[in-house]
Amino acid sequence: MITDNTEQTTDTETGRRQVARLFAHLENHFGPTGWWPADSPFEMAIGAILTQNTAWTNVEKAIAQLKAADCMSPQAMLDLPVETLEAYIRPSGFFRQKATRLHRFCRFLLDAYAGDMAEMAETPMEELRETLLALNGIGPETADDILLYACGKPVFVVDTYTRRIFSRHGLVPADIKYADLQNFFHRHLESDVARFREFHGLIVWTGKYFCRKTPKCEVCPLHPLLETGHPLLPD
DNA sequence: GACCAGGCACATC
DNA sequence: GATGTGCATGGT
Repeated sequence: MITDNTEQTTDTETGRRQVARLFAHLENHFGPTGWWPADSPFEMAIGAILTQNTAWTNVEKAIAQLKAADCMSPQAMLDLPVETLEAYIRPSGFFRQKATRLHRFCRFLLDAYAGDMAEMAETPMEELRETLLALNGIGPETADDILLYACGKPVFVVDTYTRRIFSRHGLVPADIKYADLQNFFHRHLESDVARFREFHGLIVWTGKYFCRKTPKCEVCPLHPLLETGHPLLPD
């Protein structure tokens, strides 16, 4: 089992095969997910903030209201009184926190990049990640969502589903840290934006339909892998 | 009506 | 550094 990013274990090749096998099963089951659903990079960033600890179905309602009000742009969103923005995103929960976070991101985008997501995407990945993480309300997952989907940077997104699926399959410890789990994927997958996007989409779908807190293992497409066992599993 | 959902910041030890 | 808590709506 791989537990950290400091010790390069000797089973990396085995690990690569196992991770590839797991994703192959998901691709075979679901087909292309086309994740992330959005009409623009800006909308992806907004969705990344709105989906924090929230079911996507609730985020969809909030995004639909923002679009209906024609404020899916940094300036238009910033021009909204915070109470109005709160009302639009209310279905996504935590609406007071998230309204503040959305306004803060819009302010940053306008100040640093004239409101242009494409200009933001030209920033080197590590530098941009640090800048995003410095914004109050943007943590590792939200930052990586924005980097991978809105900016096209080759970074693997880790979320609750990722940790749950891979720990239940014995490939990582259940309490693995975000950075260590992300590094696990960076070591076991070829760095490729399109693949990283699709793999995350497959994880979201698996988590949504099967690998929930109360799992449905018996009907999960990954169940055959559990039955045959993973070579990475300790004896 | 209880439980759960793709985080994050902050307080406390 | 680890752990606990508040934030809030909507689906099952």
